[in-house]
Amino acid sequence: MNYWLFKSEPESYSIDDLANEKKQTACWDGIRNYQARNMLRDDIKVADKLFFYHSNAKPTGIVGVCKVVKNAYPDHTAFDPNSKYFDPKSSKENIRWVMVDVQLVEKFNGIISLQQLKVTIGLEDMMVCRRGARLSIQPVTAEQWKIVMNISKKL
DNA sequence: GCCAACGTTGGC
DNA sequence: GCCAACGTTGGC
Repeated sequence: MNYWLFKSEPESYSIDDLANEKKQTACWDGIRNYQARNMLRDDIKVADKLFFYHSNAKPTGIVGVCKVVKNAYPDHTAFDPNSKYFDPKSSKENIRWVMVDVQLVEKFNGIISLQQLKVTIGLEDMMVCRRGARLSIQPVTAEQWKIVMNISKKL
């Protein structure tokens, strides 16, 4: 099992939106970056866990935990001309973008801000703490996962 | 709203 | 295949 961090702008989709979904489950659509796509397709599997991260927010940070409940499958928004994620170069014969389904496991009692992550011993190398880590899906090590979960229990 | 850091595109 | 121009992300 592997650990990840998924970013979402809460204005477009927040952890509360996920909490309000049927079965608290949703498809994570709209990933349009090849590196992130490759991780979704090749590495992110059912039962993997991920941090739900609010980007472009006040404050920005980790707000909860989800698990993967469905392996990668075609992202249908790429075929929909009315979607902002529409990709004319993608087709059902030539699948370019995929997504997984995630289910909410736990919403933290607060947020672990990026500021806090950055000053936490042991998280120096966490991708989200580093400058220019713009990837919307990032791997998290087991050790980093443990440290963040410990912080979350004190919120 | 600014801007640094990337990623993508397309002409050559 | 190079690289300049352009677009996007996302913290601040």
